Amino acid sequence: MSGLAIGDVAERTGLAVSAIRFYEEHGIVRPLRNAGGHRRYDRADIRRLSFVMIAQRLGFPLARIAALLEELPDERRVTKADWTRLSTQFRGEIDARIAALERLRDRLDGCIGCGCLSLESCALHNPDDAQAKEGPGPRKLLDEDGQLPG
Amino acid sequence: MSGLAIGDVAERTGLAVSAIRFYEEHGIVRPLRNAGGHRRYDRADIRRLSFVMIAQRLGFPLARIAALLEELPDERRVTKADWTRLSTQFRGEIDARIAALERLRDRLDGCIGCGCLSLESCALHNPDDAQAKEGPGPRKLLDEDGQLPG
DNA sequence: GTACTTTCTCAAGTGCGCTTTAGGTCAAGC
DNA sequence: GCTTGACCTAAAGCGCACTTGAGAAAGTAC
Repeated sequence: MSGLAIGDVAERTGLAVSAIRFYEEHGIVRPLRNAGGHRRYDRADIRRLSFVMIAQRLGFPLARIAALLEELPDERRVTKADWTRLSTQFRGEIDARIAALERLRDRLDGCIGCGCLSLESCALHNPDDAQAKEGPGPRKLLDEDGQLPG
Repeated sequence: MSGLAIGDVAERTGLAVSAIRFYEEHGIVRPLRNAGGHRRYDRADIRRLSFVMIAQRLGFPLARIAALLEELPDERRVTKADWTRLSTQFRGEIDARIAALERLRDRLDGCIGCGCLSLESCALHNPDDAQAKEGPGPRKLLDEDGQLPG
C-alpha cells in the first residue's frame, strides 16, 4: 500500500537489501513498518540513500554522512531549501577535490618532465598536499578531515 | 652501513614501521638484510613506497599497485624511462578522475538549480557515471575497474 | 659490558562497510 | 488453502589495510 518494500528500494537505488538494512542500523534511514513488521520506504528515504551513495563516492565515511543527514530537520519534512543547502556544500567539496587533483597532476607533470626520479620529494613530501587526500584508506578517515564545511 | 633501517624509512615516508613490513609481505618492497637479519632499504624502495602512497590516494587497491610495481624491470635497476611510463599512466588516471568529478559537479548544479529533489535520478541513476567512481568502498574494489590502462 | 632502543617474527586484533547464514514470518498468486 | 518468494532478526563472517602484542635478538651509546 503506502510505501515501497525494501526490495523495491534496492532495485531503484542499486544497493543491496543488506546494505539498506545496515544503513538503517546506522540511523541513515528510518522506514515505517507495516502490520506484519515489514519496512516501508518513501521517496525521502530513497533520496537519503542516494545522498549516501554520492557522498561515499566522494570518500566520506558513513558516520559523517549519518551526522550530516541528522542535521536535516524532520525525516519526512525536508524542504527544497534543505537539499539545496546540502547540495551546495557538496559542490564545494567536489571543487576542492578537483583542485587537489589538479595540483597533484601538475606536480606529477613536473616529475615526468625533469626525470628526477624523486616522487617522494616532488609529489609527496609536500605537506599542503597531504591534506588534499582523495580516496579514504580505512585508517586515513580517522585522523583526517575530508569534511564538509557545514 | 649500506642502506636505511626501517625506522629511517618510516620517518622519511611518513609510513608506520608496521605498514612498511606489511607492504613487504605484499611484495611491494624487497629490502636486503644485513648480517643480523635487519632490513636495509635504498632510495629505490623509498620511491616505491612513495608511489604506493600516491596510488592509494587515488583509490587503487594494494594488490593492483603491487602488480604495477611488479612490472618494473629489476627491483634495483629501474630507469628514468620506467618511472616516466608509470607516471604518465597515472596522469591519465588523474585526468579521468578530474573529468568524472566535473561531470558530477555539473549534474549536481542541475539539481540545485531545478530543485527537483531527485538526486537519485539526476545525479545517480545514470549508468555511465556509475563507472566513474571515486573513493573505493571495500567491496567496490572487487567488481570494479578503477584500473590503470597499462 | 651494561643499559636502552630498535628490530625481528608470528599471531591475533581492529575499523569500516558490508554480506552471509540460520531459522523463522509475511504476503501474493494460483 | 497452499505454495513460493520476499522479508524478518540476530549473530557471525569477510576483505582490505593495517596495528598491536609478545618474546627474543641485534644494534648503539656510554
